[in-house]
Amino acid sequence: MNADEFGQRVLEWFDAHGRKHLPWQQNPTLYRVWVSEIMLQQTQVVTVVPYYRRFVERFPSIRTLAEADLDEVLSLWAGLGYYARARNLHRAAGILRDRHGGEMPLDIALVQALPGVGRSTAGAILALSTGQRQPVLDGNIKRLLSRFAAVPGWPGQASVLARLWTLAECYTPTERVADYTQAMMDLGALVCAPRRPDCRLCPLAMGCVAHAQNREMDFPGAKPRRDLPVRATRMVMVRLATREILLERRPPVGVWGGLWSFPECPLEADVVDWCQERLGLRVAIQPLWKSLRHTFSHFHLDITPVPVIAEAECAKAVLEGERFVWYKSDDVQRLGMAVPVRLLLTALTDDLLNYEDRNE
DNA sequence: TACCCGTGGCA
DNA sequence: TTGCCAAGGGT
Repeated sequence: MNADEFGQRVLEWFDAHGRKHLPWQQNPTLYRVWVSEIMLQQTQVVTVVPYYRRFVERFPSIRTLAEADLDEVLSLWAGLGYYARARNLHRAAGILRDRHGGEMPLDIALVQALPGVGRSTAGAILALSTGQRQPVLDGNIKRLLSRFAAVPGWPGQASVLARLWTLAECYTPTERVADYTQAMMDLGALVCAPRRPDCRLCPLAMGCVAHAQNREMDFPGAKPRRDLPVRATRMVMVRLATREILLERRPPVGVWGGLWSFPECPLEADVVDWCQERLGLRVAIQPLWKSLRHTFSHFHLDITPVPVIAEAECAKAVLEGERFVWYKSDDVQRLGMAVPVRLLLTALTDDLLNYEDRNE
């Protein structure tokens, strides 16, 4: 099947079955498509939609995003995961304001130079928004092309990736590039699905090498797996008599970067001493609960909650600031707490306060 | 190159 | 319960 026929079949399928009512497909400006592409990195459409709506309503333009506080950007991102995306998006908006007149450039090299924008995202922004002929190679298209051409190997491998990019370039048409790009992602998501590809619905089945060999599930090649490492940490839940609980802003990099959580006490430290030296608080430790395991895609995190009661009345004056905050449970969303942390906080805080109630 | 970075759905 | 996967990019 040559490239012309490939594109023709994909576009015919799109006209009949493609997705045309996603929020970012309405008024698909460079800004709106950019935000959507960042949110959609490693994240499914159904998850993104509500976040996207809230985000573009609050930040309808590059300039409003650039002028916003990172805290507010993170708070709208809380629950989506991969928070570096939000930090990069905010930083890129500032770059566009300062160096590009507040506009997204049309030169793919400049787009790709923005933090958080790689080759595929840059291509998608320009192709979907302006119809510029740029190849895209997201997870859907990788899978579709891997099967169509029976490309062996795991796409994380550089040589395999290079071959897929060559195929993506080759098949990208010169007309209707936006529809074609959307169609390829839709085909990958809806027809050439990871687990149960439905080749009866596929406009490319007659040219698909994997299908001809009945080996659809052999492509793309599997990622080499290794055991997830286990990390351990200790989260100190400092409570005041007023039932307020101490949160600390996490470092800008690393897990839940820039979000708020319980202060983490090093495992080797003594909790009481650590609270005295680090927080300036005299505390009494309450009974220890069992640790809980939070599993990420790439490691296990064993968290030991350590509830303590702080005695110092001067605590608020000492700690109030950019780095620490005393909160009552309603403030969590405002602070930009990641969902698992919020659930963690809610559950643990409830337990903590119940414990207090039981002992009053 | 090999990690690092989240969360929800699914079998 | 567990592992796998999803519109990737940064370091």
